[in-house]
Amino acid sequence: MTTENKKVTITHIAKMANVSPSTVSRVLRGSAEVSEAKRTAIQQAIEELQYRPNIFAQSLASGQSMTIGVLTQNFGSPFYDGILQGILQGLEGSDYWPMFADGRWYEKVEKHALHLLLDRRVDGLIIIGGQLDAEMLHSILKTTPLVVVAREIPPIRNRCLYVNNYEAGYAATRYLIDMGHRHIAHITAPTINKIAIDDVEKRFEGYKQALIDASLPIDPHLIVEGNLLQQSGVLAVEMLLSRGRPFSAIFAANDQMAFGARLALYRRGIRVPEDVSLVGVDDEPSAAYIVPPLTTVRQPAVEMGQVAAKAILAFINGKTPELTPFKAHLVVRESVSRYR
Amino acid sequence: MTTENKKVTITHIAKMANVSPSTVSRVLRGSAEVSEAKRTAIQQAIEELQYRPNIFAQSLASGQSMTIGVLTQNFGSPFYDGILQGILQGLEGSDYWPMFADGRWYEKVEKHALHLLLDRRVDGLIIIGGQLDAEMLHSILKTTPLVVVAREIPPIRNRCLYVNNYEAGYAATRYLIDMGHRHIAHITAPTINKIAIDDVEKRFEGYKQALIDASLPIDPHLIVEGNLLQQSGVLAVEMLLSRGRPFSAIFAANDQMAFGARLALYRRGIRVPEDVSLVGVDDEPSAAYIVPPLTTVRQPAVEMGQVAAKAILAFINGKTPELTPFKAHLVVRESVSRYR
DNA sequence: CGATATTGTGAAAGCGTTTTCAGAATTCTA
DNA sequence: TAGAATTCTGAAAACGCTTTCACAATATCG
Repeated sequence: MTTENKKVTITHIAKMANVSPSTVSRVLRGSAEVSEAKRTAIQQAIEELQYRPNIFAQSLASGQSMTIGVLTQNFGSPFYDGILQGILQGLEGSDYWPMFADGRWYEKVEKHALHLLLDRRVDGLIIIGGQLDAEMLHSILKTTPLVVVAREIPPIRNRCLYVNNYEAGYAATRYLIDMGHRHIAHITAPTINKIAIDDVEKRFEGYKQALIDASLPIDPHLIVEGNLLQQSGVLAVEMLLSRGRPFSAIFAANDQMAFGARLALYRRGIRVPEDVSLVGVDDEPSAAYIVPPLTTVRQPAVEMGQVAAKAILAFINGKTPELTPFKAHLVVRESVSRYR
Repeated sequence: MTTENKKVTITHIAKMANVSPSTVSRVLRGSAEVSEAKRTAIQQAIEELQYRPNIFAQSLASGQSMTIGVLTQNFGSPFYDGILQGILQGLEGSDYWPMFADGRWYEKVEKHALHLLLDRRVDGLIIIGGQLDAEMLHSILKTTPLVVVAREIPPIRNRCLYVNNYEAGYAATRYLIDMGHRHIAHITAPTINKIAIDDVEKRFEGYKQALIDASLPIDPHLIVEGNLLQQSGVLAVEMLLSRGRPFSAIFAANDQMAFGARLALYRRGIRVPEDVSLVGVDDEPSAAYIVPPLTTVRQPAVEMGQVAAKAILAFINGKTPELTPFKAHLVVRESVSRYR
């Protein structure tokens, strides 16, 4: 498999097949009928010369990059990673290629990354989470098809793919209540500091509403803020414990914080689920493998990625797919026990 | 921030600044001196018209894509992910952009992905793991700078970035021996089925040598094969238990299998570390947060990624950086206890 | 102060495709 | 079977930049 195709151009193969470059281009892209004879001659020449079209020339001439920009916030978080995987799968078989950029949850970085992607003339854009405001997204939409994943932005809701986070929070809390728990702590994440977690806030609201519906008080002493990372789950539990308010269950706004919480409890000799029950959100891959396996609310990350990919392809082709919210559902494992 | 720059070309801004396109190009790339007056006029025009160069035209004309191809095997495995993160960081600030492809540990997929990357005319290539044979890599090297991460390929060792996996296996096993363990099980991964894990095999060898050096027998009944995923760790422990050979410690060839093992032990009511000690390899992010926190051999994934990025940039610039193997070192946490 | 370097600049020729346009060849229609 | 409709095909003009070349305009030297 030589790689010295460096210089083989469409003209070479045109000459070799005794046709014009236009014709070669036609069989390459299947953009018009070409007689059987010439077609095979061309294909043979391509084979023989190991011809590979120059993508830049193609893009320049056609105005298409055959590329989908994917703007994520956290390469490396299991949840975002699932989405990425789904996108990869969804794009497979299409002629489009994903191009990733990482906004790292910093608005400035995110904007910069977005521009790089746009400079790269992506044919479509998938934005995962982030903080770009609706207005900006709307203006992008004028020139570039767009799908937003894991975030709900009212003005362009028909371009958004998300789970109902309110229901997620509600379901988790409700389950704990049904299991007899009355003092349920919650680890949330700040919503002020621009870390733009509407998702997390929705879960928080679900938590509160579930309590209200069960005529249970919302006790501020049982609510702590983390930052979505494991370590903050550890800290959150320390904090909870230091406040001295008794609780028999913890609902963490994501699995990573739940993992941290679980470790902190272990350190204090508090057993899960015998002493304290624990519920997370996301159903990360490792949730099923911690000890005890974590009961959590599943966000169908991979599926969302797949759907996002299919959707952006559809938009690019001028279609208008219906984007329906995903259902989050409780995955019952072993980190919750009935309160006695 | 309008995005209707669609049509602003270098010619427009040349006209606006009363210069020729050549001159604009010169200030754009800083490829030659331009008088102060024209320079500022040009910059102003760029600003005003919100000009963004067309990357395809640039690449076509210059022959450079300003892109680094990154071929990974497993988007989503924490270890590979760390490397990716490192690459992202290492590339930051350079004008190069990474382009990812996933070989999924299938030789066919990997080859295909490689070709797509090469078609994309990447200026450099970082290959993480994989099974491409030395010959093929060697031929790529003729046209494209290359760095291989997390894999040691003798004929092009000066292009490889890896940790000494033999030492990793040795260190883990030795530690267990030093802690008084005499019956140490090992969960490895198949090396036959083309899943090309020389790394894992090296760890296995380290394990064996450590036993030999301590005059301990190598007991085939204490060796099981997994596939590097959590679930296989579960199965491995089941298998081990069913064989009835007593053991007081397990060395798993990677953290994910260690996690699975830990779960299986929990299911059987076997305590870690009181009854059985456990050691993994990788030091994945979650290793510090499982219960009990896992003692493991750290592979500096992020650092390797960073170095790989720096190295490929150096190669592109015609330099020849020295690539020295990384050290793996034991991270002692709480999953091992002294054997009584 | 004329000859020689140096610096800044524009014209124009690529880079390797796609695509429009028009004409040639073929097939169809009445 | 003449004319009309279809199919194929090639020439040539984009696409938006970079870069070579040559030539002014300056600066430098003996």
